[in-house]
Amino acid sequence: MGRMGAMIRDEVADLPEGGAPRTPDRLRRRASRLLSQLTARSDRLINDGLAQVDARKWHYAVLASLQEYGPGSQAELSGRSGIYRSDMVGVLNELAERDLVERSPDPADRRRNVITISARGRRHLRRLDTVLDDLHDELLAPLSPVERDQLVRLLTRLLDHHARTS
Amino acid sequence: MGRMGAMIRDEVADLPEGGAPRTPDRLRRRASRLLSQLTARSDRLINDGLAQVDARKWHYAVLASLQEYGPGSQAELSGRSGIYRSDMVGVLNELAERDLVERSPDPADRRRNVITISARGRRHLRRLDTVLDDLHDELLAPLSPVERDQLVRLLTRLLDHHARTS
DNA sequence: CAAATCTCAGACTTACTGAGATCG
DNA sequence: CCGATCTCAGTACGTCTGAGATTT
Repeated sequence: MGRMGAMIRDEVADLPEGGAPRTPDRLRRRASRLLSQLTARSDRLINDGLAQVDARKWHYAVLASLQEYGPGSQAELSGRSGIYRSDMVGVLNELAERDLVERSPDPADRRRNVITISARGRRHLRRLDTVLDDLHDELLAPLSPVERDQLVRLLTRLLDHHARTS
Repeated sequence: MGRMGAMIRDEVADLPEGGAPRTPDRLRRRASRLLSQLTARSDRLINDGLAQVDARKWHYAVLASLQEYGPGSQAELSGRSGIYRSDMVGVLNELAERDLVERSPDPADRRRNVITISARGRRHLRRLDTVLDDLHDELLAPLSPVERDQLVRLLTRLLDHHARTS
C-alpha cells in the first residue's frame, strides 16, 4: 500500500506542469510505432521466405495482378500493384528472365509494352501463393482465424480511407 | 444473372490446373501487404507532422524512454527505444543541440555517457505527445474507440510474439 | 587480454525524382 | 507542340555492419 501510494504520486508528479496523465508505456502502445515495428518483422519474414524460392514480393504483386486483371501495359501494372513506373522496368526484367511473363510491343500503340503472364508464370504464382500462405501462418500465428479476419478488416478500412484521401 | 454466371466460370477456370480457389483480391487482402502499405502512409503522416515541430520520431522515442525509465547510458537507451547504437549518436547530437537532453560522462564507468532529460526536454515531450495524439486521430480516423483498441491489442500480441521468438 | 562502450565511415536497400528517347 | 510511355541514372533516406579508440 505504501509503495503503491508512492508510485501514484510519481506518476501524477508532472501533472501540475500541464497535460493529461499518460500510461507508462505510451511509447509501445502508439499505433504508428506498432505498425512500423511489426511491418519491419513482417517484411523480413516475407522477403526471406520468398528469397528461398528465388522470388521477391514485387514478383508476386505483378504476377497476381496479371492473373486477376489480365494483361496490361507497364503503366497499368504500376497502378495495380503499387510499384513505381521506373522500378517496374527492373521487376519485369527479372520476371522475363525467368520466363514468367512475356513483354511484347503493343501493335495498337507502339509506346506501350503489353505484359502477359506465361503458363510458367501461372505455375510459379500458385507456388508463391502456398509459400505466402505458410509465411502468413507464421506471421499471424498468435491469432485465431476470427482475429486474423478482424485484423485484415481493420487494416483494410484504414488503408482505404488513406488511399482515398491520399 | 448472366454476367454473374460468366464471372464465376472465369474464377473457377484455373482450378483444373491445381491449387485451391482464390478470392479475386488476394493481393490486397494479404496481411503483410496491408501492413506495408498502411505503415508507409502512417510513417509519412507521422514524419511530416513531427517535422513541423522540428522533431523526428526517434526524438520522441528517446525522450519518452528517458521520462519513463529515467537516465541511462546510450546502450541502454538503444535497447529501450529500438534505435541502433551507432545511430543513437546522431539522434543524441540533435537532442543535445536543442538542449532537450544532457550528455555527461559516467563518473563510475568512463566508457559510458549518462543521458538525462532536461526541463526543456520534458516540456518538448509533452508537446510531442499532443502532436502525436492528433496525428493518431488522423491515422485511425475511420475506427471507433473500441476498434482502435482492438487494433492496438492485435498488433501488440503479434509484435510480442515475434519479438520473443525473434 | 577479452569485453563493453561510444563514435565514425560506409555498405546496402528502397522509395522516389528527373531526363532522354520514342511515339500518338 | 503537347502528352504519354518506357528506360536509365541518380538522389535521399533508413537500416545495418564493421572497425578504431577508450576504458573496464
